[in-house]
Amino acid sequence: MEDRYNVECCDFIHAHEDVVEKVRQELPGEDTLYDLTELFRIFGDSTRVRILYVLFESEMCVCDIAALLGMTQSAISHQLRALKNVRLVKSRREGRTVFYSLADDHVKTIIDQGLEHVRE
Amino acid sequence: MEDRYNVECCDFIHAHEDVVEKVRQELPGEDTLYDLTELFRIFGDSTRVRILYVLFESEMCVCDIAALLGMTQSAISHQLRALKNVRLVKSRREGRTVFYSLADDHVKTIIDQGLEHVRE
DNA sequence: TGAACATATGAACACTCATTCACTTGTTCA
DNA sequence: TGAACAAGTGAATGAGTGTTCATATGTTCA
Repeated sequence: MEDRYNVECCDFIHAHEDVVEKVRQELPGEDTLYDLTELFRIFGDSTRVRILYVLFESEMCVCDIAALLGMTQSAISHQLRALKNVRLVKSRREGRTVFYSLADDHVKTIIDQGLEHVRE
Repeated sequence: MEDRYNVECCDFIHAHEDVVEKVRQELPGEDTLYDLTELFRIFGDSTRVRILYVLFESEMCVCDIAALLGMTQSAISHQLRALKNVRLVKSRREGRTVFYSLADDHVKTIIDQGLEHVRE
């Protein structure tokens, strides 16, 4: 058993070597892991999830989202940028107002899966 | 148009009133929203996701997970507690060692959905 | 052009969180 | 029982994050 995995706890790895090897193969690369956790981090804030719920119903301008959720326009705008960065929402300008909408259908699926787990 | 949603941004809500009403009905309650975002917050850390990937392969003791991921036993133990709090993993003691495993199949589904989105 | 409106943004602040360190708890076995 | 091992935990710390505030950008219309 190689000891390069052995940091400071037990004297040797108990798991079978083939399991260890399999895990190493299945683990996503650093970049994928970063993108993945960043995506979930976005879902980990109630303001952002509430914004997504609003957009489930209809595209909407920043101002209306802010009014609907009882938050400042600035706060919503910041969060919309975060949602846009991970391509969960897209925007469309019409005159002075910018309309935001869901980028694709993954959003609802992911949230539904989460809800299913939370509700047991 | 009522102004109880109107905080400080636009003078009135542009969205149709039926949409506004629908959104208010669909929005999860405060408790559900809290549980949901807490669940996703748990997925929003690369150490925790890597732990879950390890457990995809096989149940494993704290020490082996730490060795496999090149982290301290303490760090892993703290994160396993977080994963246990949201019932993503469960544990089983056998003598001195404690084996952790996935609590159910939602975990893999949620992560796969995330991966699908990340990979476009 | 200039006033008014809708949105975007940078800095600051308060708050949260992941890891480390030191230590405790729980178990085995000689 | 006591030494050795595996895991759990509280406090501290450094990094990251959501909101606010002030202000900038972009658009319309008179």
